[in-house]
Amino acid sequence: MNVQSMGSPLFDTEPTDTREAIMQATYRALRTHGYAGLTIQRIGDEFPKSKSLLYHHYDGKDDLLLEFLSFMLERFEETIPDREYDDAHDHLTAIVDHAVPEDLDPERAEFRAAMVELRAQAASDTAYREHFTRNDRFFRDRFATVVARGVKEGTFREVDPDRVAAMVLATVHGAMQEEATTDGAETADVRGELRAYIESRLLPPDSPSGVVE
Amino acid sequence: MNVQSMGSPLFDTEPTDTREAIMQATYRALRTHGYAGLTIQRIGDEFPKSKSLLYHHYDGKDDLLLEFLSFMLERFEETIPDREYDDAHDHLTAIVDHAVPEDLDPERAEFRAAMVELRAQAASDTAYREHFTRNDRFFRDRFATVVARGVKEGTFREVDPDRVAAMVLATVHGAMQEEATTDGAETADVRGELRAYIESRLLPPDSPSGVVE
DNA sequence: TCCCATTGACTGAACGTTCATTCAACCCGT
DNA sequence: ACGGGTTGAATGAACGTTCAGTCAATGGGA
Repeated sequence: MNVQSMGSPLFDTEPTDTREAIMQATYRALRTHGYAGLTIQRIGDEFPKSKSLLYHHYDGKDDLLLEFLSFMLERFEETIPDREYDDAHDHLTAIVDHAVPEDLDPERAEFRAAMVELRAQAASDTAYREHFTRNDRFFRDRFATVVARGVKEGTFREVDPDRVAAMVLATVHGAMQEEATTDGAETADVRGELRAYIESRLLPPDSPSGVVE
Repeated sequence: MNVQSMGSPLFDTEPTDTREAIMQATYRALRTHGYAGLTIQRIGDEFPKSKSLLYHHYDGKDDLLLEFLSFMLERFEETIPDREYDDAHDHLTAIVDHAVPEDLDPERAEFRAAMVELRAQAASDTAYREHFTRNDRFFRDRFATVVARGVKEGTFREVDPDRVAAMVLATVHGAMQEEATTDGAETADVRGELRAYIESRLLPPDSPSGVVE
């Protein structure tokens, strides 16, 4: 055990300033009480200073929550695998394995549940909707780039990269939502079948997974 | 124009009793104000009788909302295509086209948005979670049955029906969530690629879509 | 047939609590 | 002694809920 005893590497690092401390407190309050129970009071309870201080740093609840959404989306986008991969198939598989993980540690599960709760607000809140529209485009573009590379280099067949990206993103979102909102989510099945989709739909007809000619 | 001037066939039919009228009012309040803004006051405003009456018919807000969830899930499950189909491929395609529709009328879009908002509550509410766990199982079983038939009759390859069902359900959920929470959802791409998945993964290697030998 | 006791649907006013927000005052490093 | 970070107390509005009471319909006993 170190300075911090067992906590999220994303959110239990000592905050550099008060605003970051408030973001972390908001996250804790969200995970503890859910979005419906997310009040200024509860956020105030989750960090050492007074709740009045929140109004010194933010215009109000809406302002605070909107910045919190940006804070969350930044961290969400950062986690995507993006190092150099030998070929597009490896890269795409890494993305799928990361987005539909084999065994999801509780901490990441909580983070993803928080994302699902936040996203649902976008159904009735225009500002939230704009954020998630941008976020989806970000991931779709990233996925499409990988697929396009695969097509160009001959790793993949001549598919439409945007269509494939939209499909993968939707499946990933669905898996995430199911995992966050049910007890019996068949995540392993989705991951397995998503891999099978890539092989049967993207890989050239003759190559049975990773064959070099 | 008829008795009812332009409204949801699901929710603007004249309610048979007060409890059903309350369910409809709750739906209207949810769509107007979002789940976060769903209060007893607002529900009361959406139907002609007094808000006190809500407490005569339900134990309280939680009780009312839980019954509303059942009410919504029943209607959600009813809509799945289930008439007799000539073969499993037709049936599965009908399901996909229904679940990821070509042009979604605003009324169904609202209903699906409501479902997305309700589902998100399951991330922090155990009772909601149980309902959605059951609901997912319902759809997964239905899908798996269709796939299993296709495998048995030779329409499909020897895939694992449960895995395929989990994949299709996740993709459908993702498409629904994206459509409800963003402005730029690429629903057409998802539908197209989901069809392509079925063809390249489920159909026998030689048959290029719907060939009878 | 009349009357009244009983019921269930329904109402308006009120309750105590919690909500987001404000503000005068205080602390403390410069 | 100045100014930004910080505080506790206070505010009115909105929340879910309660409750005494009205009203129309029902059903026996006289």
